Amino acid sequence: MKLASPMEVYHALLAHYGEQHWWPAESPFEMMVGAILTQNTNWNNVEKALDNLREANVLEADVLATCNRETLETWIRPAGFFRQKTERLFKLCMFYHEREGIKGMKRWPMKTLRHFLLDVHGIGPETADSILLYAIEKPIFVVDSYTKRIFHRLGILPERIQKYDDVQHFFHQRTANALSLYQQFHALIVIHAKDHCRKKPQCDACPLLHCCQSGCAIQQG
DNA sequence: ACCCAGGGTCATA
DNA sequence: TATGACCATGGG
Repeated sequence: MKLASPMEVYHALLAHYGEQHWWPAESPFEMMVGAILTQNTNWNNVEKALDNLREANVLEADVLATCNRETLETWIRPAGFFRQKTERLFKLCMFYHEREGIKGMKRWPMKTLRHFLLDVHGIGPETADSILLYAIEKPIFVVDSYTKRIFHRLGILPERIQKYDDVQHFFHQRTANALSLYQQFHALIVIHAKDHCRKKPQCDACPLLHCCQSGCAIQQG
């Protein structure tokens, strides 16, 4: 049988990997820090940076904001792009304070808060939506490079649809507007990419069938 | 030695 | 609007 819709892919992934409890973070603020650090960066490297921050006891917005710039650069160096990301973390702290923390942010409608997030220098659409979905707990579909590659390759997402907001709209129109669904969907896509596509690119037991059956969507790009 | 990783910004045409 | 350069480290 051929996978022909986003929800069929979702159920195939869910059946194969089981329920996911994401994002890997101990607090909403740590989640936001991780969202910045993982930009175009392997999560393995992000964990090293997060470990340094945890050990230094600076994984709180008001504490992190007072850190010395050079010291912070040293802590997050393993995550790469450390100068940009240090600057972005300071901006994140400012935003967090000005919006009065998670509770303050939750008072706004999702669309409004999304604009606020996008106004922060260094927070783009994927980072903003990840934060909305996992830290603010708003139902929104996160688009990443895996999503586009896999769904284009499966023939579900038309090739003409490339822009972030267009891809997101495509999924919003074809899925239930549910927090848990979107949280798990994104997690499952990432886990499938890491655990399956990267390690077993030619595997004929790919849970997404056409994704990996004749060359992995991830590796072929 | 190469390629990639859970993006985003900026300059240029 | 749409490409390309740049950011930087660590694992496969």
